[in-house]
Amino acid sequence: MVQEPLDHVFHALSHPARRAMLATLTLGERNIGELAAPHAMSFAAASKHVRVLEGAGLVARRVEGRNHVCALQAEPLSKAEAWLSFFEGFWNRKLDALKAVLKARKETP
Amino acid sequence: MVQEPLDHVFHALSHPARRAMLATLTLGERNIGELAAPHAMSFAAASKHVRVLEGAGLVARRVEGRNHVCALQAEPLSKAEAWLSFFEGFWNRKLDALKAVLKARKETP
DNA sequence: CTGTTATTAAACCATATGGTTCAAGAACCG
DNA sequence: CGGTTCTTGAACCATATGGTTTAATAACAG
Repeated sequence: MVQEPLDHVFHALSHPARRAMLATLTLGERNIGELAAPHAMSFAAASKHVRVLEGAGLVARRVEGRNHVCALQAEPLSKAEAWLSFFEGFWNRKLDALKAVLKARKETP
Repeated sequence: MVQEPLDHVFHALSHPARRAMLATLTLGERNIGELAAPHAMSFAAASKHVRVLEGAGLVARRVEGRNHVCALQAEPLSKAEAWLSFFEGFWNRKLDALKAVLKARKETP
């Protein structure tokens, strides 16, 4: 029962093919076929992945004749990064604790 | 067919209850019951969510008598943030493009 | 018009996900 | 010991997910 925007974004990012597609789109616009090509799956499956990315607001589609041209929409990723950044202190804290232990060990040999 | 570490992490983050649990754990260690309490779901369901977080390496569990004490393990989040940071240029770029348009409009009225 | 290309739609399948309920297992309380 | 508390396990259910294959649709090429 995925509902909030962040739910969609994180879910979209949870599949390697979709992350790869986003990475490809940083190089410029691509149509569905071009996005599908590198992946060992049917065209139709890739098309569904693109739809998931669209649903998360990460891809914008523009129909140009028979081609569906996709463009990266990175803004929602900034929301995800903002959420993660709240935890930055907590992976640094662990390093700080380690440093403290090492420092204490050096000072009391 | 989730497999890579990032797959697990992003999938774990895609459910609001799990994100809330991580947020709670920034306040200190909590047992399963405490993590479950704020959520409108059965104890067993919450327990499963904790297991997902564990599977993603985001939570460490320590059994203390009948309590299972959970602690935040934030490191995998840093991997996720690192992946996202690659895209920072792309949401900034959009803002830059907007600024450029506004600038051009002002200069050629 | 005909054929090829790009894409979606539909039907189907196996498995995962998120939830429930009820039973079972330890550990503490008195 | 007996009862309560914290937690998992198991069975079950509905729906979602990720994949397939086979049409169907639409646009371009000749």
